Amino acid sequence: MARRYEHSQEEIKAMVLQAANQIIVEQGAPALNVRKIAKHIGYTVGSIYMVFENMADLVLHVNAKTLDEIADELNKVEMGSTSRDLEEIAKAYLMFAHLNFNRWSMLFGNRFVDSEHFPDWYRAKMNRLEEIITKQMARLHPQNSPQHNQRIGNALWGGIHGVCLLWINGKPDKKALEEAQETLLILVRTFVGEQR
Amino acid sequence: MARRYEHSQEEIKAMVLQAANQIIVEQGAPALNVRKIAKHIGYTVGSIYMVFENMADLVLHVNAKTLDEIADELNKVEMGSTSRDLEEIAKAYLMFAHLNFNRWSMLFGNRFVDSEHFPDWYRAKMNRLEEIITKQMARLHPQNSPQHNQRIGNALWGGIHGVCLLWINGKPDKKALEEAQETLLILVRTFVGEQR
DNA sequence: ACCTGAACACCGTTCAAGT
DNA sequence: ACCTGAACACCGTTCAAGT
Repeated sequence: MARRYEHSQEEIKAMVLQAANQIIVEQGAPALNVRKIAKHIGYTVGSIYMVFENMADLVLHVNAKTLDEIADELNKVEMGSTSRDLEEIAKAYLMFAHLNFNRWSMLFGNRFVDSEHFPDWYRAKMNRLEEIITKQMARLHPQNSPQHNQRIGNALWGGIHGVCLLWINGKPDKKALEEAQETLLILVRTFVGEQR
Repeated sequence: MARRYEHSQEEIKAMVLQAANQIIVEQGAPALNVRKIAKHIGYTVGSIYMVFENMADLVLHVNAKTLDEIADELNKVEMGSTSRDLEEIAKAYLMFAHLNFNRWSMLFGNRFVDSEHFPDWYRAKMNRLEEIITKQMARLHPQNSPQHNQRIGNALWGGIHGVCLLWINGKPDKKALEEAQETLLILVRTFVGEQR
């Protein structure tokens, strides 16, 4: 054993991320550990530490991919009226959380994840999501300063995210999902000014 | 050793909770573990499993106390205009999170905490917080059905909580705290209908 | 009945040793 | 240079044994 040279470091890195992702999806975030990843890719634990600093670093990269997918999903919403776009974006976020529950949970649970030490490149990915909302706010209130629209955008984005979180904490069955969606629509419409 | 009878089960339970709380406050949520609690109260690990099912159960009770304190804090807000009350409640929630950061983090991180298995008595405590907002909504829109006001209340409560969470994820320094507070005010005012 | 503490089955991480 | 796998220092949890 040792000295296999079957895969490049980059290939191993990709295999590790793929395996980690699969374990999270299939068995849930708490089931993830180094030994399981190693077994999954046919290497030993030591190899994983060749390509990632530690589990926190590894999970950060898994989460980065999830954040990218969320951004892609939200950006898929086709341009219509601002009001409609915001509703669709909010629904798309909830839908992603619903369809990718385990991966979405991994983003905010603090297993391996320490928001105090997020690197800048990771923070930038989180900001991208906020900006999607902020951009819509600039479209809705062109007379406002960019700073003010950013504040409003953050308020709405925080709200969308927060409503989705409350939905998890209250046992995410089908009825709760519909309620969460209705709550999101109320939230968005309140911001757009179509109250009632 | 063994057979000490120095404290009743109830006393030990209280000591465990007090010690756990102190460790979380002083060393942060990740530093909490059974052996440390045991050492802290002068018993061995086995004793802790006499009074709590497991660490999840123990942390649930620590968090329950935190939820009660938050509810007390929010209920301290004196009755004024609905608009003012909601602003004060939102600020009080942020302030609690700021002043009790480690304990507040423990509520939502998934170390030992599994929202899928929250017992009903614990869920009730979470709902109490939602109801504080919902009650204000009923005051603001007496013409609405209770169901609709609950939805609006959930949207706002989700928003308040979500904005506070975004504030953590973006490194919670003093400037970020002020920004979070301003964002909260925008959120509340949007719901009250004082937009700009 | 209460409490101990060794034991078990796990963790993440490191690093001397092999090729 | 790449990779192994044993070793280390931790975890949460259990339970036979003591008083």
